[in-house]
Amino acid sequence: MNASISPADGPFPSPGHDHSHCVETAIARAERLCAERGARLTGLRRQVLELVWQSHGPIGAYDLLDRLRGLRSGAAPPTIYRALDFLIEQGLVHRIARLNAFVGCDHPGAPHQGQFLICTACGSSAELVEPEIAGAIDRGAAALGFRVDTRTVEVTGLCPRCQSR
Amino acid sequence: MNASISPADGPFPSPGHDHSHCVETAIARAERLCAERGARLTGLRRQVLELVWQSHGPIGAYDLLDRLRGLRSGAAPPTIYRALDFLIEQGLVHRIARLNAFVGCDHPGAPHQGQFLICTACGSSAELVEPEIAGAIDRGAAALGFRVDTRTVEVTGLCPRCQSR
DNA sequence: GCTCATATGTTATAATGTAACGCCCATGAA
DNA sequence: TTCATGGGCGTTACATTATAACATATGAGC
Ligand SMILES: [Zn+2]
Ligand SMILES: [Zn+2]
Ligand SMILES: [Zn+2]
Ligand SMILES: [Zn+2]
Repeated sequence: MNASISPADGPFPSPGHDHSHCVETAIARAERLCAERGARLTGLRRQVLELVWQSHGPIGAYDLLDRLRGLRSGAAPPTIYRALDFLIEQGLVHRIARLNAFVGCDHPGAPHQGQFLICTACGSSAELVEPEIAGAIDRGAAALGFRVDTRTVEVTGLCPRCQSR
Repeated sequence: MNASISPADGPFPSPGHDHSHCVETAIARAERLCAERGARLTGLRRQVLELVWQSHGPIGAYDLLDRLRGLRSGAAPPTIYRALDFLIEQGLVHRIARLNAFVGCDHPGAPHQGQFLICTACGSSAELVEPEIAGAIDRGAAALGFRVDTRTVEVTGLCPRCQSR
């Protein structure tokens, strides 16, 4: 068995990895971070975060809503969007603009903006943390006198597994 | 008067610049490029391209549609989206995912993907062409064995003019 | 218990994007 | 000339994504 493979076994984890362990770890980190900050990770918000993590890739708000309805019968779009707003504010979830979809942050706690590699074959994504990308962006912006606030970097292509098929 | 200021007077042009000249130049370049390629820049497609350029910043599909209806009474969403699909295929227009909006390409002809600086104060945008950004992305992707297809780079912040207010 | 702020439930609607079908017209083969 | 072909576009309907507005509940602190 491979249940001992940690969630840190790579940004594009092998398909047989113990994903439930990833979910548990993410929830535990989220609870610790929110406790430290005095942010209220309520039952609903934790459920939504779990659903985000249970998906093996970026997931849309309405897909999340369908799954949440298995847990909370009355859930409606604002239910999901408000929970996602909180999770994004706390840096626990990122939104991928190109996909209109949401994904759990691999590096919560460290302030950063998401940089994503998105496989167009299998739909998986990986979060990149490359200061060089941000640096190159900042230099290009500075050359035009632009003051940078947020950086969206979303790259499509083929993940290692899908290249070899 | 400042009608002699060319569209090349900077990615964030002064507000009083002769924008109609930008539009004309863009249309002329588009006609030349499409003729070279055997692509059909029809009346509708040219009208949509003009409307995109007439906007001083990224513009949404439904805003374009409203304006197009002043020229073509029967226009409907597919009218706009089909024209935009063509213009994007031809590299004459870029889509900005964060904004769900469209903007004319400053560098048509040279194959590239858009990198954008978006001012959150005035709504203007500027296209960046920085091979270093693409290079940094490609290196980060290569380190994970990811094969890059497209790169979306969208930066928000303040343009020079809006910083000094 | 009371009060206030925050979180959530609920209904309706806005904003963005596509599917599907048919007509027209330019082109070229029969 | 006639007819098939294909692209471009009109048209209707619908799908998807997101938010506004207001009511209710919850929970901490007084
Ligand atoms: Zn992250
Ligand atoms: Zn893949
Ligand atoms: Zn461009
Ligand atoms: Zn500005």
